[in-house]
Amino acid sequence: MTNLTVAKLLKSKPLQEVEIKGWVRTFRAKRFVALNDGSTLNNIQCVVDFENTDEDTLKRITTGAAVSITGELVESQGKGQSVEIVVSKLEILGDSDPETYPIQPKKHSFEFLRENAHLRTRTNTFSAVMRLRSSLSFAIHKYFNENGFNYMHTPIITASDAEGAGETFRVSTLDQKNPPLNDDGSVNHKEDFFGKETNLTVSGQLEAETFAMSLGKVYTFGPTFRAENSNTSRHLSEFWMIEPEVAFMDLAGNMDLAEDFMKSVIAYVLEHNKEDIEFLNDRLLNEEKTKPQAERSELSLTEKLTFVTENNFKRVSYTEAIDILRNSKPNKKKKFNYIIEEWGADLQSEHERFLVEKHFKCPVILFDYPADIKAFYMRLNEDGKTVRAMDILFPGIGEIVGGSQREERLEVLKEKMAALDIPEEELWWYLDLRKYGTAVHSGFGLGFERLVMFVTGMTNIRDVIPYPRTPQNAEF
RNA sequence: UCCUCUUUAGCUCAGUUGGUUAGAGCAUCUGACUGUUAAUCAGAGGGUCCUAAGUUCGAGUCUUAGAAGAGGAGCCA
Repeated sequence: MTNLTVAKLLKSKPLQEVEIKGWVRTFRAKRFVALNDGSTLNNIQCVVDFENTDEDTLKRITTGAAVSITGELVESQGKGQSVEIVVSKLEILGDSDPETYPIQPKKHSFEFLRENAHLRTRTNTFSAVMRLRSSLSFAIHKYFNENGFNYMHTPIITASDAEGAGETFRVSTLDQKNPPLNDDGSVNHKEDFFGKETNLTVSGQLEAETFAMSLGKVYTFGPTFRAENSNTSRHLSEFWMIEPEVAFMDLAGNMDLAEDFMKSVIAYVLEHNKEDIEFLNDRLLNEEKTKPQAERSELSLTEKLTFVTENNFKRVSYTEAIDILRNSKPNKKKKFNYIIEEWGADLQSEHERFLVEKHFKCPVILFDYPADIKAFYMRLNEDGKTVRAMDILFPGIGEIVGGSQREERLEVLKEKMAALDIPEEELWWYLDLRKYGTAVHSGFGLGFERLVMFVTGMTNIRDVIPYPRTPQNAEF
């Protein structure tokens, strides 16, 4: 393996002899190869002496072919690039039949590229998106590492479905056609691989709480699975989630952490992935031009990102938000599909969008939600009606973070579980945390793909994960 | 799961009121040209009009059912 990359060559001064391998993006005028190796968005131009190269080799320089090029790095004679390689030796490593190669040097629709997801990272947009995904993932680990968090691997296969975060995928090795049955005709899971009913995890939160109550500050970053039949541009059946959990931290601290975290990782990619963000910014600007004036967004991608890093998130209680919504124009003129009347109503995405995009025009943290519309483990406030939950809403994305201070009082937690028919036997270990050395603690969950969407400006979640799993689709 | 829209060449799309041999741009191939930047010019090949059934003398076009894709809603991250 050589350390030489196109990214390094493009920043280099002239060099006597260089060898570089990559894939042909275009071959113009039998002379100019645009070569890309994935290290950067940009191609390096390689100038072929076509008069002294045999015809067979020239014909095999086609879009998508893998080649090895040796030559001299010189200042470019033409405009459009500062340096180029004068080719002395060109070797075809892998041919690419132009009759059948699906990625043409032209614009493709994202729908078409999704069907060719194994090749779509050979385009500028998807290589930029996936480099950003990788960079963001690193920024997340870096942030937690520098702030004293321990990285925890929570189990993928779990037995409890107690959280009720949606439909789960069952994990079983029983014979599907002829499973062992109980006397009452139900499937006997005692004979299953784990001796009980198991499923793919919907969240690592409950396990993360156990580590928070011993290691103090922990986070998980791994795949989660939901078998919901959701067909939207914001949902996946398999997605990656980041879940920090911190002992002795209350809801206010949780909001501080979430805001600082979001600002920090976005600032990281703004600094380290300038080229890719600029490219995606320009791509969006061009796309916006095709829309009518009224539908265009006020801020460009880079402006939106710097806006997040430089402004404080607006913190608003659920009760205040209901007042704002109740007195808002769309509510009075009945423009909302769901009219806000009573305290206690769940907010719909149209309401969240109104608050973020029209009213406050910045990221918003909503907190202290009615207990009835939130999960059982959230800390009940002294008013007995609300819980210490918080959601962060981002423009264009909606809910990106959901978190809470956890209920640390054993008796209150037991009452909540009883009210919701959650059997204590299933979560005995979770209750133990409240029996032995219980303490205030908090955490949140962040959908990684939604963060990648925000940072790249992509509008379909299937375009920010390598191989999306959605209902009726598990190709690749 | 619900609502709406879409499905015609490798890709993006047009196709009139149901009427002869289904078109364009790009891509591909052949030739010309050669310091190009989505190169240019000339020519050629390329179609199970998503599937099935129906109406009709005749269906890419109309009807019904199904499949796939997209957008929105719900659920959520």
